[in-house]
Amino acid sequence: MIIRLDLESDTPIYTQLVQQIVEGIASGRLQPGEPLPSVRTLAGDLGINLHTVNKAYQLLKQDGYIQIHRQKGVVVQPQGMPDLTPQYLKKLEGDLRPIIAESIARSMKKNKLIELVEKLHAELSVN
Amino acid sequence: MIIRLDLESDTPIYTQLVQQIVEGIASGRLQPGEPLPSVRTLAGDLGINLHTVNKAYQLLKQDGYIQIHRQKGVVVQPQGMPDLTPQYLKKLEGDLRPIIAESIARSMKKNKLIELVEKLHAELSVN
DNA sequence: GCATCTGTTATATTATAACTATAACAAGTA
DNA sequence: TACTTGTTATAGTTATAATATAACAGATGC
Repeated sequence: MIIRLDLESDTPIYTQLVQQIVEGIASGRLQPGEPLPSVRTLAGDLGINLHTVNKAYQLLKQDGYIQIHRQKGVVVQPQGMPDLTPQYLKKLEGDLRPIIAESIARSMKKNKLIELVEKLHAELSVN
Repeated sequence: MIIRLDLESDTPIYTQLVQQIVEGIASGRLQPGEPLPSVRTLAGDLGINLHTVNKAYQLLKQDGYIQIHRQKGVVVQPQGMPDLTPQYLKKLEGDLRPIIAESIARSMKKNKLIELVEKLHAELSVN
């Protein structure tokens, strides 16, 4: 899987890693049970520190996206992606609220916003 | 206008300020031309430093949401909120992408996501 | 057994961001 | 003149992000 980092971005590297791996899972490019590179390998390939990769993996593990076997390595959660927990839904609302508010303040029509969401959804989904 | 800060949040205070003022504008609770408290007054009311408020105001000014008159004070942009510039649309896409990707990875149905967006849109809009 | 690879832990350092604390300045108003 | 405005400057503290090394424990391959 190809990962591209923007080292100039104000989004932390480990966050970019988490986001792109989640994107990979959403799109199906990362299949359940599929192994991910070791922290050292990925860090080496990306030219970053192993701890930065480890932090991303820990967050992904914490949210149930991956499994980490002590000496086997890292694999995408084989069965059952994380659920729509109440905490997640609350977080989702909190993330969306300021974004939607800004679109309204800029006079963006609701249809236009919905269209954008649907376009991104199609881009990111399987198929 | 009532502003409530979460000092425990990992969202910076100045960002919370920006978001809530934009929400106020979106909802119509803050009307064009309406004056905002001085940096010292707002900082005092919220129990934070004047520079934190100033940073929020500078960001809002930079995006065209408010006007700052050197000695008159701060007012909500009297006419013409900021437009749907290409830069903003690009930023909007970048903000939405990881959020939508996560919802897909968690098997959230597209309809469910759209419904949530519409619900928030209704909550945040005027009327 | 031994080297090698895994994630993990520990420690230290650097750089930057966020926030606060004071102080002072320039310009307009009461 | 006194006061308020945003603005600028300087400094200090705290937390986060990222890096650099090193070492450890457990599993695998030869």
